[in-house]
Amino acid sequence: MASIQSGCNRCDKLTARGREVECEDCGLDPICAVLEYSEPESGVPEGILVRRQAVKRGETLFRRDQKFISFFAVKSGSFKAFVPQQDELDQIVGFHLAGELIGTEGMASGHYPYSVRALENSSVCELFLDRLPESGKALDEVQQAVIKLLGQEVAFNRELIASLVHQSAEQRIAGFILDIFRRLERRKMAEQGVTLTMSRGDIGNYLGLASETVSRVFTKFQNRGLLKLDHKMVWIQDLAVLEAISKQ
Amino acid sequence: MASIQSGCNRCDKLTARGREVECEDCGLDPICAVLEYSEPESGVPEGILVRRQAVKRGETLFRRDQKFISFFAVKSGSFKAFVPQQDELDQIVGFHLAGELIGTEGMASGHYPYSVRALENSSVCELFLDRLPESGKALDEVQQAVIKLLGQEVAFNRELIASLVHQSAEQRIAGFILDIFRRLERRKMAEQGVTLTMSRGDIGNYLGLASETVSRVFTKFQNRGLLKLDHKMVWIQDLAVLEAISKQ
DNA sequence: CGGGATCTTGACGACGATCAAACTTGGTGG
DNA sequence: CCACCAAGTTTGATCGTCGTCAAGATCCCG
Repeated sequence: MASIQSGCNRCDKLTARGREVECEDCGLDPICAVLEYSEPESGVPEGILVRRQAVKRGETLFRRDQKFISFFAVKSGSFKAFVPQQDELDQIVGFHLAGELIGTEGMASGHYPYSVRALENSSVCELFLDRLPESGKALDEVQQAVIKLLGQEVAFNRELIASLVHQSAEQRIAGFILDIFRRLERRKMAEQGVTLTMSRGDIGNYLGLASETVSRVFTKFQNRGLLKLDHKMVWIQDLAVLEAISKQ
Repeated sequence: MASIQSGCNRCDKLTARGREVECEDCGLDPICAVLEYSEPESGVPEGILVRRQAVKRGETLFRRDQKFISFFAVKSGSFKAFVPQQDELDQIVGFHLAGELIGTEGMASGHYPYSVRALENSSVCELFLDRLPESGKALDEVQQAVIKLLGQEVAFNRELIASLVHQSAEQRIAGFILDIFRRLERRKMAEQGVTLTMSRGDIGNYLGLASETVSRVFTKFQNRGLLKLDHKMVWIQDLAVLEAISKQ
């Protein structure tokens, strides 16, 4: 639909290795469509939507409690969202993959509720909400979209709570792998295998497990022929059994 | 502000024992204010806001996947929200106390994402969104309010995930008691002690613990002089230590 | 190519689930 | 009003899962 593969004059020196998600598969696309960004020279003022900014591995996109002025879509790469803890290790609260939005939750309170850091060399599109009225487009539609997104987020988190709290390590990890796989598949970013760009420690932190446990379960799954592992690459070999495990 | 203690011609035969939350302490109050419900004979059409409906203990307010047409505020009593599981026990995803809203998450998807059942004889106010345009009031303001609420919900759930997943039984239970206490206090519904209207099993289900563990930790806390228990009543005796425990 | 971070695998122990039994509570009907 | 029964609560004993500590292997980045 709204393809921008040409006509983008930014970020030519993008060093990201990862494939880019197609605009039509991107979570920001509905809003881009409203803004009529399919036309390279639409009447929309400059600076509302900044496309394809490079973010290097380890770089911070924004920090918790920073003022919310924009939200992002992942064009390529991946990110982790985390709540910095004072005395402890950071608590990871989510991962953002290609095509997914980042930071919309900040719209509600006016501040980002978590920090976000790139897991690999990545790129993002950024939408500045404060300048949206200038576009002459309806803020109402964006609001509707945000309500929908927040609703989905709430639903997802409730599922997550429901499952995390009651599930064993194997169930959590099976569910995690399937979740990542499906999210990438949905954006047409999954070949046969997918790359888990986050560390075992990150996965464990997110799922409430020790990194050793993550490692152990990974090898156990591989030994049972459920998946094939090569460092950060994963190939699912028995989807049905993995689903059965994750659903307890 | 918008007090309705008189002029309400409904539910005189309300059997709820519980004290009612004051309108000024109710989560629906901002919306009631917009609707100018403070005036007994405002121009607002009948049937948009239905006040103080009795809900008997064990009665279901709405079921998961039912079409969203309205949301509720708890006027008195308490409710549990749960996702019915096919083969297993239901998964409890939250509790709703006096003054709190129920069902706003359904606004996003158009369907309630969970079922809600009364834990005791209770009463609710119900706001029908489909008839709101008739009121001539701005749907926009309600939308803003909903975005804010959903944002808070997301933030709360993320905190919950962050904590639940890594915390021990004692930490979870200390946090749970403090959460309930503060929520009731905020609505001016906490005397010295509060009533935990849900069963030990419900608490355990919600926190991902066996009911026996909940029971054990309760007695342990009592023996340490952190709180006093009398069946479902709880008096907090050492807030500081409970906080210290919950914060790990 | 080197060194620090990450990953894997093993041994051990603690926390909490499960099973089991006694006791209490609250709701129902005689 | 009391007896009864089902549901909920408490407490004990046992066992499995997973966190912790530790050592070695491997990888990745500069």
